[in-house]
Amino acid sequence: MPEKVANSTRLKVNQAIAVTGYTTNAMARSLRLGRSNMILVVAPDIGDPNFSNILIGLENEARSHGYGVLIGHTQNDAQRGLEYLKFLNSNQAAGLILFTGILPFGHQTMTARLPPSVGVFEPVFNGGIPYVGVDDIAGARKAVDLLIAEGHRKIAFIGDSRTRLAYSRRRMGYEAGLDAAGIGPDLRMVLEGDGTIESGRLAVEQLFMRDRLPTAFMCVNDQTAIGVMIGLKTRGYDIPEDFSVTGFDDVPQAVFMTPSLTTIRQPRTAIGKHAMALLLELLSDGQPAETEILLRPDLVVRNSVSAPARIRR
Amino acid sequence: MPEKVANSTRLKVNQAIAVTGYTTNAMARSLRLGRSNMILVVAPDIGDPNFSNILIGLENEARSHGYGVLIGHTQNDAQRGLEYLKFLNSNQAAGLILFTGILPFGHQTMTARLPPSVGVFEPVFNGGIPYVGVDDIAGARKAVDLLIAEGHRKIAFIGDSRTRLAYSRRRMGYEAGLDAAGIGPDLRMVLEGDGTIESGRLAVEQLFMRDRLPTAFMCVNDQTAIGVMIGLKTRGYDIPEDFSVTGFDDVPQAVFMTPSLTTIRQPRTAIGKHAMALLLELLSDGQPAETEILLRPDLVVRNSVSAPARIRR
DNA sequence: TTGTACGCGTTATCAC
DNA sequence: GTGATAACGCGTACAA
Repeated sequence: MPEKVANSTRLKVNQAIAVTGYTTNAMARSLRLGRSNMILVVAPDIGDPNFSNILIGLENEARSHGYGVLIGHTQNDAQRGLEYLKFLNSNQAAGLILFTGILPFGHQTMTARLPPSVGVFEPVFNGGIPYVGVDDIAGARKAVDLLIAEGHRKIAFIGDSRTRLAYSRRRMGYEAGLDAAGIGPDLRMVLEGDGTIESGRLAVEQLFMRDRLPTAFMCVNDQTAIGVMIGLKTRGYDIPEDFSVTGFDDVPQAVFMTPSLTTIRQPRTAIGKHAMALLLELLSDGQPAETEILLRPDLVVRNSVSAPARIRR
Repeated sequence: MPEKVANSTRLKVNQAIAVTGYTTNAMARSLRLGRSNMILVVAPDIGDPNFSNILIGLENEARSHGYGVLIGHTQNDAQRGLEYLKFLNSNQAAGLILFTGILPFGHQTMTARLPPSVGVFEPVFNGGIPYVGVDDIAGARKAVDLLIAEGHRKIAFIGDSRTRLAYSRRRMGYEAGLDAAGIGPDLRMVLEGDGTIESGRLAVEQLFMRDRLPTAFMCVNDQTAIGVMIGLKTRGYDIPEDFSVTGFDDVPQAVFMTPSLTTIRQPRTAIGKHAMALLLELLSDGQPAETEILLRPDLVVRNSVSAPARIRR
């Protein structure tokens, strides 16, 4: 409401509002302004335990600025992504939050005209989009350093991936830690994986078919670690007596595992909050103040790590 | 597009669309129609493990009908609820999905004019709003029946609540099962709880201060069961050797507990799908076809239940 | 300081 | 079948 209205008229207006129960029509407003007050959040999997807390952060920040959060669930299906692209094209969303480094719009991805956007977790493929994540290298480094401090020297890395930048960064932290401790790299100790529980189980099977076993499994995320623990238990081994295991993310169930999982915590709510704040800033200023915000991940020590023991063969 | 346009003009129109990349402006459309294509989903806690899969169901169904899902997180705070009420009043949402049986709009709840709404899990307080949930009585009955079949006769019920209808219904199932087995009710075996992990721990402490222990703990939900298991383990007991435990919900981490939790599965994605379908039906027809949809919950047998053993005192 | 008129992009209506 | 026109409610610019 402008400043230059006289107090008398302002009073009358307010009274009229009270009497009629007037509320401004957001549709008309958006139409006139050519911009809505909705932010579209597109994630491949809403059910991902890593997602929900991020959403809380996103939502709180948006709401406190009068924005609403529209959610989109693509399941890595380009067809679904396209439907959300329609949302954007029809001006239903003023901004876009993207998860896991991909533009989910299939073959139209390259030509799509996007509103101001911010990525979460990883920089978005083909760049130009600022993002908020965690310092993966530093986080992974904390995990290796712990294992090395406990006396491990044969540490496997489970879940390397060329397509997920966060994963390859975590591997970089792993290698840096090994290097700092004077442990030479051993490629046989690095196994690929897509971050699923199954990929963790599979990695254990593969390693047991080789002649050289690690004493510790450093996993690219908690899901992988859970798979590794299942695989190890199935073979009758005890954790951490026989093998140590670390994860990354600090997913809700990490604390309920037996043994509870030592892992690296992502400050999820804070990531969501920062990502939304950055997007809203973009929306008003037009220019990104920062192109990359990396939060500090913390080591959470639980019970899945101990000093290495003699391994039975 | 109307039927009565000639093929020749239709062709020209489609060509023009292809050339200019026209997309209909949803704002103008909503303004003209006086109705948006957004559904507001309000939940007290987005991070609730019970919530995310429901959301998937809601979202899929909505999207396939051209609707978007707007999410609201109230944290049981009436103030936040009011902000979402604004969304509704400004015509930003055509319909409303409510969780856990309460209207989250504080003191304005009674006077609020609501759009077509559907409840999830429990009927919404003060009624008139159709809802989709699970047959809690039948579900609880499956759990007691299993315990009774294993030979238990002293079965505690943890998590009774007068405010949450779903919980009191689960208690009804519990009592019906006891009754059917000719086991008289014992009020000392029924403990209150709000469905949190802490309430489960507390219940264990309370029971151990009494003179008569159960051989099994039937919990109102998985969180409570997790708390009970923690409490029991802390006291050095083995599950299910010393005590059996059942939950309700089949939350994702239930399978990762040690022992894995025997529980009652809620078909979450299906609940979400049905709730949204019902709402969309309401939106077009105006009249609710059904006022209550109860889905069938399934018993998931895992490792937290066995026959009762002699209890050490 | 206040009032008024226009246009945002649709859809619905009505005359052609 | 087709084309023109009004109206949805708001923000803005300009006249009073």
